[in-house]
Amino acid sequence: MDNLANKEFNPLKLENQLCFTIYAASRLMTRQYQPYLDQLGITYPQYLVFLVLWEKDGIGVNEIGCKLYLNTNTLTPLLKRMEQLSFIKRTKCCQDERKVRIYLSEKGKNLKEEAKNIPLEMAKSLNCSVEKAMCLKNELEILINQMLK
Amino acid sequence: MDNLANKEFNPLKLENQLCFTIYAASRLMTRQYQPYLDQLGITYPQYLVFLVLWEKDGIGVNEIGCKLYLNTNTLTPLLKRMEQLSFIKRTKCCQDERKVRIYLSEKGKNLKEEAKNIPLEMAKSLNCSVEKAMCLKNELEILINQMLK
DNA sequence: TTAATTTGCATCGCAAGCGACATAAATAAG
DNA sequence: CTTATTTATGTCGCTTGCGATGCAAATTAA
Repeated sequence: MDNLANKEFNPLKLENQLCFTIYAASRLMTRQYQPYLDQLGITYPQYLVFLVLWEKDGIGVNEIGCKLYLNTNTLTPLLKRMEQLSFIKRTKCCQDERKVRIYLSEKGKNLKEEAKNIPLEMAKSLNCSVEKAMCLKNELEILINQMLK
Repeated sequence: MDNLANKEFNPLKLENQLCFTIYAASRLMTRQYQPYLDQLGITYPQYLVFLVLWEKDGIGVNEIGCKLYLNTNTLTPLLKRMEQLSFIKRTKCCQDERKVRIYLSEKGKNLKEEAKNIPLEMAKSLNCSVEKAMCLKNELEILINQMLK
């Protein structure tokens, strides 16, 4: 980039921060989803929990946390709210009384059908092809894997 | 990608979500900064405010908000905490009594020196060259600009 | 000049996130 | 068998983020 070649690179400039760009993109992305999620009556983190449960129902709190990189101190209250809204059911596991299994209710299962068009509508509104999105996703995953080390 | 060509693409799979990857990257990035910011006694959003103020001191709440895409209902409490920690001073503007100008204190100015190595140390710990980071940043900015429309 | 509108900041309430810590069940060590 | 440790989840307190709303100063319209 001309930027790097010609002028001195100032590492403390906001415009040179990858971290801020990711932070801003994340918040704006949540905002972008909101009108769609409002229709379903759920929040963005709740949507992520649904994505996990729609793939695999009846898993534990910790397993959800592993997939979303969230700890139980975040998930427990979140799941309780989802239970309040009768999207899920939290049940103690018989074999291991410590574990709490999370099961989708009918209402929670039915939401999948209503949500199924959201990703492609989002891609459209972002003017981003699936290929381009997956490419960007892969680059970010390299970063994520570095941070998980 | 083989992925796209060979199997059916399931848009509701967590692993196919760009949005989740950005969300995860953002939280992990904040976590990655934390040991460095802890040493300075500041949080990540406060660090972003510092980046803005180190570039231009004495600006209004709204101007900070424009740069960080944050509204006053987030910034006002955040700035009050920063004032409590005596990093900044909030002063009513003479010409326009509605405006509150934010000025760095000596303590706030001195922090810049202590922070100056953070970006490059982060890049190192992320195993990410400046060029690669700026490239990824540019791609994310295209997305951001779409979302700001 | 007076009234209506806009602008800049703030307050309130709520949902995340997360560090620090608590608790009970399961497991391992003695 | 009893004690120590680990595991799975939960509570508490704090900072963000943000929608809805409030409010006073500034600006515009009438």
